[in-house]
Amino acid sequence: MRLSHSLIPTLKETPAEAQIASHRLMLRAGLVRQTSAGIYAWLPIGHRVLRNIERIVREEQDAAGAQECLMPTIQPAELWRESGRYDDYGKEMLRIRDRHDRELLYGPTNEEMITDLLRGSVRSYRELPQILYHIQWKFRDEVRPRFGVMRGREFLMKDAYSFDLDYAGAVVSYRRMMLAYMRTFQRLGLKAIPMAADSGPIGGDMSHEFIILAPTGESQVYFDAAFEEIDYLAQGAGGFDHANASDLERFFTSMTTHYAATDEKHDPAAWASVPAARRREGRGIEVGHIFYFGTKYSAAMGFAVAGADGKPVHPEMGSYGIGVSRLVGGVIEASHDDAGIIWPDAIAPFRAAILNLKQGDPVCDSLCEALYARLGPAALYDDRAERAGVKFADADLMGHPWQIVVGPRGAATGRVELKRRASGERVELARDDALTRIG
RNA sequence: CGGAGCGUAGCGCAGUCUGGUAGCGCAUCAGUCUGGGGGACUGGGGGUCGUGGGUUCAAAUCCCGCCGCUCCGACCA
Repeated sequence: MRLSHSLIPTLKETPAEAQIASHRLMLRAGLVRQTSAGIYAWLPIGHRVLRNIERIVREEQDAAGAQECLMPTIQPAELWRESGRYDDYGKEMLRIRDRHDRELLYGPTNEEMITDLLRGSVRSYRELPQILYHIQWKFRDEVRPRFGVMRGREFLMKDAYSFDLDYAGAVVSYRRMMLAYMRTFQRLGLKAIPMAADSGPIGGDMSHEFIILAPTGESQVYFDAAFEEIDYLAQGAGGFDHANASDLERFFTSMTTHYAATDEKHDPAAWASVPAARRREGRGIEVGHIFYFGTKYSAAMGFAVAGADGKPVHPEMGSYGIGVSRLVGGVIEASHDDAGIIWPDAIAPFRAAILNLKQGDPVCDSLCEALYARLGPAALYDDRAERAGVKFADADLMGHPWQIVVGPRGAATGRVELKRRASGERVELARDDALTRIG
């Protein structure tokens, strides 16, 4: 994209409402704009980041054997009456009436709907197990939205639902999703720690939340550094394969034996047994949550398949959520400095920015155009008639992993300066060497 | 849902107490000089002061209602 004709409204000053780093930076770097309390419009570069996170989430869900589908945002009240949650959910659920006075709601989650879909089509135990997921907007009418997209009312969530014939199968699905989550967070450049959790309004007795450390987190968390040392993406020996039951077993054991707890479940005695050098604690933000809840919905909603003996069986279910839009804020909380955002390569809106320090100078212009032609959509070309300082400041603010600085000094000999945002390291190189370096 | 506060130009704010017809910085537009970390100068444009009503010769300013937003607490992907 050419910055001169893009809707990337960066701000020098911070809007008054933003309290935390990620919110301030998302507004200042032009990623989002608030349209109502807890509801945001995603501007072009914010949207690119959202899509990049979505892509990684999708790849890992697919790799774990989950099937992508897409359910609507608007749901009929009737389904929620079947599960009994229509009344239980309370004011957080946005209730709507259509022109025929039929009761609808903007979905805060999809257990009822997915259960309804499967009960309409799945008849035999032979068709199980199955895991389905979608990435869809949700609405929860929070009393007090805050922290930008970290706690909005409308948010993008990946939610997956597993259906197994029996408990043993449900455990495998649960572990498989848990592994997919750890892989996903690692690819996003985050250290997420799984912590045993209460299952909350969804019900059930096996549940973990995934927490990343950030000073603005909602709760105090404690964990063993062992979690940070595991490479969830490793292949072969020591790695974990979704399809291998003993790998999943070994993976799950390591996830549940090392100490990890939020403050409400914190056990000082157990904590004391963790070697001091391995103790990690701080504020944590929840970026994912997984639940096993057995036959709660399949039983309440009359979903049964024929078992091997011909008798009806209610499938065992689990649900698995990742806050995709919240992760944009979460990544920024975990990766920024005084100058702005520092995007991990995997989700950066642009791999590189091309900074033309002397727009209108034929040599600089043609060198920039050549670079832009080679990099294409991976690059943001700052072709504005702005001074160098403005371009440096905006590039740092937006956090592109690489900056290619083209100024009259080097351009005469075809040389550019390449800056790595994360380290601040700069080197001067020939144009093509810079392109090679960026990869 | 309890408590507190704010709404004046795109953003950040002053002006409100003590009524007299709206101002500052940044941004923006034109021009000149500049040119490697948010530059300087000159000259412009942009606001029914959230909204409805009331008081008054006169309301951003005083009074009442409503709407929106924010912060603290309890609650949440």
